[in-house]
Amino acid sequence: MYGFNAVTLDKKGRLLIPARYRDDLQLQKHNKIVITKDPQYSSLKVYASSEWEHISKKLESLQGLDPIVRNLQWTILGNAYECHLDVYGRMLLRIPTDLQIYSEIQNQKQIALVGMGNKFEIWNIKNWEMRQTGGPLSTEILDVVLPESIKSMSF
Amino acid sequence: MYGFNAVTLDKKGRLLIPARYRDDLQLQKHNKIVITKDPQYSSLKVYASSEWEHISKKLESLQGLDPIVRNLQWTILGNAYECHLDVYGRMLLRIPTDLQIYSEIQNQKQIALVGMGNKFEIWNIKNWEMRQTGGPLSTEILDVVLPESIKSMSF
DNA sequence: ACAGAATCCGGCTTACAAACCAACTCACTT
DNA sequence: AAGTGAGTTGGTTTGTAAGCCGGATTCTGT
Repeated sequence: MYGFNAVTLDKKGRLLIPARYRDDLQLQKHNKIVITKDPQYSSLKVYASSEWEHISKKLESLQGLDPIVRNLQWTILGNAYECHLDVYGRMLLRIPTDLQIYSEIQNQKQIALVGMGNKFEIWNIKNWEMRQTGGPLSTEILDVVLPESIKSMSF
Repeated sequence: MYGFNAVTLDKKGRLLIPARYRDDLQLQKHNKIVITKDPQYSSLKVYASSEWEHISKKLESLQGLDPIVRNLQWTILGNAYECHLDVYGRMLLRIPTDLQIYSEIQNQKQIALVGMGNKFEIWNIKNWEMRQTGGPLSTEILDVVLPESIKSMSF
């Protein structure tokens, strides 16, 4: 499940997950997904439940004395919410208000869905476009030195 | 499959790939190809699905907290689209509008196809010619220090 | 506690775009 | 020169998504 998709919220605030994403998420079994904050950018990350199991277990197992690790745990685990899809693959945007504010999508009609393989991301569409036009390799300044324990992790 | 080919983009945004490219991509298994942005230049890259599997898995597994890695993931994974061959085995690619804009091929009749062995690239024909003659491109490589994890990768 | 109101949620419909298919042309081969 | 395969184009079909509607459920105020 890759690629960008602009998605509209209906009047009820529901978000339809495009069919090609749905199929790849293996949502047949339980229509359950987990949505949480991106620890670095103003966006949200959405995982199929199986993928979430994997990530959360790994995060939990990290030793919690390192302040960077604690911050990651707080951000990712502490802001994770389960969502369910209806039979048409619609997700009611009952994303908690603080997550909506965090990702700057409150009251936005158009939202960007970006498939990244094992997950997808939700962006304010303007922010996503700015990322795209800002130059493919433009860097953000990462002012912390990552501890070894999370060097091998991908979220 | 190497070398340059001039090809036309039809009114529906479709691009017919000459048979010799198709034959060399080893598409026997799944008639599936992936088209995505080139992270460094205003051009597009087309991979056979087997090659794509390899690249995407590797990219997904990289340290997702490094901003350069994330930019690469966004550009390559977040803009990847699947295409299929038609029933007669012809490669008629529908290029998404945003990719047409990125590669500056929108409303261009003549497009450059450049075979690069296990993949091929799609260029605005003027940009390709300028590349050949050393002229300026609208997008230049950004001077960043690549993390070790992607130094050994080829896209 | 009950009635009215507001919100929630599933189903249905319609419009549209993408995938499919068929027909025609061109070029190359034998 | 005729036949075959490749390239081109446009029409048709089908699947998807977005809006709409109405029943259900929860909430609120009296």
